[in-house]
Amino acid sequence: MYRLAKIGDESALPPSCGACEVRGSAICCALDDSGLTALSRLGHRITLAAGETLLWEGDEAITVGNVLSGMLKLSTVTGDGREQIVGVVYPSDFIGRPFGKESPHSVTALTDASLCVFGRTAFDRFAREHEEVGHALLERTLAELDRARHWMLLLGRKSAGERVASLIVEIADRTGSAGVVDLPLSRQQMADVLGLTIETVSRALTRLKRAGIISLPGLRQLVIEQPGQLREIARG
Amino acid sequence: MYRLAKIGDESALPPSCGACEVRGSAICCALDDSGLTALSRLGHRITLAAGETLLWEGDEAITVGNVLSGMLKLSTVTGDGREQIVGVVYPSDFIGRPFGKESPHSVTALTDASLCVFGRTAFDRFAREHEEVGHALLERTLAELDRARHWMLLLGRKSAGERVASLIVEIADRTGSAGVVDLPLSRQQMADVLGLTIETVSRALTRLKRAGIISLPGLRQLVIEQPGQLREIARG
DNA sequence: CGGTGGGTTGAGAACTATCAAATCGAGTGG
DNA sequence: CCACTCGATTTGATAGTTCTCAACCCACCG
Repeated sequence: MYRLAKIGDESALPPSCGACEVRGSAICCALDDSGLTALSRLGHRITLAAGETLLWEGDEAITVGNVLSGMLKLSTVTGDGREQIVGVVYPSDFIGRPFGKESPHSVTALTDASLCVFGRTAFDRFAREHEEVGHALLERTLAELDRARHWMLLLGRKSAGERVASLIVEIADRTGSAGVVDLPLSRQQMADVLGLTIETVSRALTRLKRAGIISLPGLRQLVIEQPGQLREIARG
Repeated sequence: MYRLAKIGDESALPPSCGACEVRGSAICCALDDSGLTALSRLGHRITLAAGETLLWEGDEAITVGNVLSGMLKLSTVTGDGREQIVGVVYPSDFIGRPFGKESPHSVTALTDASLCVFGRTAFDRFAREHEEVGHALLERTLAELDRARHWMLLLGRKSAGERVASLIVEIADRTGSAGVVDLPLSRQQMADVLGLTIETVSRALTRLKRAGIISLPGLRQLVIEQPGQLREIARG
């Protein structure tokens, strides 16, 4: 009985949402079943190959959505093409610029990724009508703003070594990995996040390795040998 | 008759809001009269002298509010005390961290300032009950996030000269001044916004002056002689 | 008139970027 | 299984920018 009821509840959801990878952690988890059904009618799933760009900086902000799997970068460029990554988004994060005309940055897949996307104007209307969504969006945006401002301290005031240590700590925290960290970024991407060059990132890593604070078993793998020391350096 | 009615409408507002400096541009302008009356009961005016700090980074986020007059800085520091200004707020801007336990940055008056402040928990409750306020807050937060990310490009990728030019352009745009710009920041504060030292800021300014792009009639006054050139440099 | 605080200028040190070369690793074909 | 190749990474040498420390200037004030 109990089990049947549960199954019954689940099947009441739109099929795409019932099996959603990020159900319960994305913005939609603020909605009840009827709201979810309404929202699901506005959206659809898309996939991106690593390197594909969903939105270009300055273009019309036509899509918003949730990341289901994979990782994406948010980036801007100077007039002569120098790039800065201004955010990295993980599954269950929200992307796009609701209530805005143009996209303030490019959104590009770092890995193969799948998303659940909505037309922006339709989503805007939905968010106005469903205050739970508006509020969930607000909480996320406030948290993102905190994170962005915290990163400004790194970009404005920390040395290369401190920046690299901070990034490792951030990735470890965000992915919940204790000792072994799988790096989701190439050296070039690390450089673009940290406002450095690839060579400087590489040198900072080897210095941390020589100091015995980390080890590098593979290009995309890293072991934090002395978490305390690493955090101390990251603090600046 | 018409005039009397109008006066009648106005006097229905809480007296403090009726005479508010930023009425019509602060977050409260999303509210109708009854909402405004309810909100006004939660808040009160305070004044800060230049240099006074309202909220400290890491402390409990007990206050939120609107800036009525003056300017404030939002700042964070590294473990060893290097400071980065992560935001400058003007009249009608919102300050504080709604829906958060601790303040992510310090809030300090740059000039003498007056604010309309609310207890955070009371304001949070109010914002949940009045979706207009929640939505206004969301729009502001999204705009702040755009601005913060845009500044990350400056901090991560622009040279000292480009940073100083960008700051001048930003201040000119934000204060709506065309030729003559009154600098709201000291050289040290400019340095703290730009992630530079005071000496580097000074040198960048004299280089712009020698190039005939700006002139400096006073320490806190600046004339943009060649707006096009300045913007070109600022683009990076 | 000396002191004070903010700002500018100068010289040298430190850090990071740039350019170039060497190395590593994964995938490929023999 | 091994040599080969291509792209990514590391390492080295050097140049350029920014920081640091110090001196100096200037307006303001008691």
